[in-house]
Amino acid sequence: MDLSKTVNLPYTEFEMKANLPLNEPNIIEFWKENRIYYKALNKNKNNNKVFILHDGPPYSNGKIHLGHALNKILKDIIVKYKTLKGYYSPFIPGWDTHGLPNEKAAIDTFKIDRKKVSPIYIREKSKEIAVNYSEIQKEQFIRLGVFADWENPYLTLNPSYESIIVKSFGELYQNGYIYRDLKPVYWCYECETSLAEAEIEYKNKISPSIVVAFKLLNQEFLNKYNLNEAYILIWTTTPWTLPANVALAFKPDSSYVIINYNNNNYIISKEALFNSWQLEFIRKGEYKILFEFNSNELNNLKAKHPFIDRESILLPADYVDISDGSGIVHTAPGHGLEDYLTGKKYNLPILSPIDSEGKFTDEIDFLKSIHVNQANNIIIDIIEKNRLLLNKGNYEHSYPHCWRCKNPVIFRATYQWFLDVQKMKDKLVKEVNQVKWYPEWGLIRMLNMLENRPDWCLSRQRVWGVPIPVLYCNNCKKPNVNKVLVDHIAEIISKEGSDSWFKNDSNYFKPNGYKCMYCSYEDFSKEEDIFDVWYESAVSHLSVLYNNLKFHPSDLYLEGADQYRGWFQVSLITSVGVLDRAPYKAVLTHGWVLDEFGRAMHKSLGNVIDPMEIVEEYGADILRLFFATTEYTNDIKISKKTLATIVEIYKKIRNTIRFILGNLYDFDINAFDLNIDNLLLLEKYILFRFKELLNEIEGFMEKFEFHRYVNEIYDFIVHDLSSLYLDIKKDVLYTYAKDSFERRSTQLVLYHILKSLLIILFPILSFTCEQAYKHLKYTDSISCYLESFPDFNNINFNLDEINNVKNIINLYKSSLPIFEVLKNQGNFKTLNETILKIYSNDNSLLDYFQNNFKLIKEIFRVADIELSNSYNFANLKDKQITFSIGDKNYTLFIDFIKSNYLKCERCWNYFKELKQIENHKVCNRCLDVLKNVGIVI
RNA sequence: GGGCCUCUAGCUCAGGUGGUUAGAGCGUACCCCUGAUAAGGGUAAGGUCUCUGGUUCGAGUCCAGAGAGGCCCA
Repeated sequence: MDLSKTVNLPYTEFEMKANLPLNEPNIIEFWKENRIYYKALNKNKNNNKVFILHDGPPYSNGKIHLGHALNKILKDIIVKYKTLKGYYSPFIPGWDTHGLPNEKAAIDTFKIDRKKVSPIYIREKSKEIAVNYSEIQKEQFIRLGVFADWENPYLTLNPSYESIIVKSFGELYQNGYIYRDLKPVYWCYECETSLAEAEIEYKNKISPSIVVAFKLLNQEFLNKYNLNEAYILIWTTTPWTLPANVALAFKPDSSYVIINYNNNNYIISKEALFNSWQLEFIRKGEYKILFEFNSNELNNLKAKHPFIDRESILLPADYVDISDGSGIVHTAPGHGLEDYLTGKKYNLPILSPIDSEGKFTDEIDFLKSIHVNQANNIIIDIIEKNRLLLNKGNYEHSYPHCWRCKNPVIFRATYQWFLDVQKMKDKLVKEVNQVKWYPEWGLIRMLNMLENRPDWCLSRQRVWGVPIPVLYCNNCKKPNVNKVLVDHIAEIISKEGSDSWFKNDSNYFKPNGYKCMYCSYEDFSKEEDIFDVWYESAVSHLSVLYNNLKFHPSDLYLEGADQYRGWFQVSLITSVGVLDRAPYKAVLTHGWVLDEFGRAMHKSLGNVIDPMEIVEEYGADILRLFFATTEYTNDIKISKKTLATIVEIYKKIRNTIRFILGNLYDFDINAFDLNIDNLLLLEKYILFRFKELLNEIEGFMEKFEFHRYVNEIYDFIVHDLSSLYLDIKKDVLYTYAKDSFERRSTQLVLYHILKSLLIILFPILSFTCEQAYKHLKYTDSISCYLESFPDFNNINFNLDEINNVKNIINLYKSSLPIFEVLKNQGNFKTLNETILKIYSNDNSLLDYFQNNFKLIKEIFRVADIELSNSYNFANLKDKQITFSIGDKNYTLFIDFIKSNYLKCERCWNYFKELKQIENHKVCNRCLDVLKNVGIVI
């Protein structure tokens, strides 16, 4: 007789080796074929619980990187959790498709000469690229296990979406937030377009650096200080902006000086004497201070422009830094934002004699058609010839560059459409304060950013985008914007797409019988500018939430922390502008994925890791588990080493699942009902622990603390299950009669815990849980995702019983080091061949142990236990432990001695006596089992 | 230059309102098991909490400064 054949060893087809890269695609196929995402939605549709996470659209001009993967996986975890909790939680993915990067890509890829082909052709090719990449990204997200309405994503190029873009402009206009104005904007003369702040990169650049003298014209001021003449000094690194100079700005109410050097009098701030700017004679102190005066005396004085017959006015400005340069700032309202604001305040002319290619217009005749870069030297020469140049040199500084073509940009005043952010600032602040920010510092960051937010230039001079819906009267030239007109245009675009604007004549877009709102003329020209792409993604809440889902505001926005300035902010602005409220109730941000040294990933550094490489090597579940174990609100460092750790954690989880599955191979759920009162102590204990676990992890998930969620579950798996409960219960599972009460109740508990584990881990390890779920019997659903999040709250426990088990487990844990020492001395090898000896001089404590004899024996898995109140301290000095019952502490001694018991050949436990069966010796219990199954008569 | 953030064992994370020898897991070393087996169990060694200064009887935990890194902006 082979006794090992009479033992109930685990069996399952759920393999130990995961082989995720190979198996995951099959599971994806299963989800797709069975429409699991949609089934779960349907299931919760009438639950009256809704949770909407609104997806921010990634830009569709490349494959996904780890940042995209992190973002979508985090979103997926939340949506899956909410769905399992019974929420109706549709997740509509989106893509940002218009804009310069794709237009550039089209021009490069298809070698397009912008001046020779029609806008329609460029748009067609841009669309090809955008759609292609959105499809690629979609497949990649699906491969990561992300559940979403992949059949109906929102693309900003969809006509229905475009019409919302157009329509919202009309609504903002009607609400008084839109204006048109000449304004300096970042301008790229290579791309011939204005750029949003988001399209600017700062890089170091070497610029010419000159100090220029403006001759003071006010005789009264000169007389006061007994001077014949004096010059105001300014320092600039952009000589080409001097033709547009109309003012000189000084810091109000500050100390300024008149100094004399080489028989000339110069006016600068007092501070300027002590900083190391360009002038050598100042650095060397070769000047004489003639007078010191309050800068307010400069107010409204006039100076002569260094090479144009024009006066420049002296004005106060708070932003002037008295310790920077001369402390007096050359002001050209057409070429700088602060200059512009000063210009507006004092009604100065806004000069902008530069065309779209960066060349001077005929406003300045000697510079006509000359590019700003060439103009610098010409201007410097003229100033030098006029003997007004005090210094010329080079200066390296951080300077704005175009994010696409990497060329330096300029400030240039042009007519643009603006969204008046200043006007709604109070409302924005109010709304921001009502949003729940995760992490909390998001609130402060958002408020700080809003404070400095300038008005939003909405217009772009490009073709790949949505047209700004304005018609210009061909008679009075005034722009026509109103609700009737805009809604009409939106209607056309919703049917024909924005291509229509580029294909059709201007008058195609006016409603029947429409006349100019100013002069009643009936012939119009189209606006040629398109919307900033940020505007397009900024109205996603109007299209996806308000229009389609009929649910606004959303419960959550979740993006990288860079979006405080980006999508969070622009969405807030359009939402307040149109609907007077924020588009989100809560905002959650994540950090960036960095390399193992904590550096950002850059192509130039060669440290970029492709998420799909990780998926192909380890599997998507590994990447998901990795992200779920990080504190993602900070930046995340990723490396092979870290992934190896994750693989180990994964294996442990998988093996535990597999072991439980294996022990359920003959489980019969109908054996009896789960009635807590019927169960044995350890079964109650493990269920109690699981209930505790559920309560804890739900708290973590509500706060989006996935790493604590996973760690807590993993802790349970390692400590409570694998090393304790499962290890102890092997004896029952393997050697007890199949239908014994002990074995069946253990199986029942294992069944419920496993099923629950698969559900609570599903949001993280979707593939593995789904696969394991298929091996679980007695389930009602075809997918783990169609289950409900487990709830043990209606199970009540006798806390005295539970605490009792806890006490004994603590006794066991603190006894193990003593056992380990004895084992290493060679006295014995395993616990079950030893006798546990407990010494205490407290008889009530010994009674306590006597009453828990069975439990102690089960947990310790020893052959026997001996309790004693007499002992020799000398023999036990290293065997003292502290034992607690409640808050009462006892000191006692623990010893293990090798028993002379005999090993049962079937269950491998040790007994005082065994029975002989055929050629084997077995214990009484095993004998009963063998008789029961008829092996022994 | 400004706003915001991060810095605890080799790695990933815990460490309410400041208070005994700073906790886990993974990894490492060693041991046991061979009926979870390219598994399972156990024990141990690893941090003075980035640095400096301060407040305090007492600080990883509060304050100030520095360093390294990240995002956003000028």
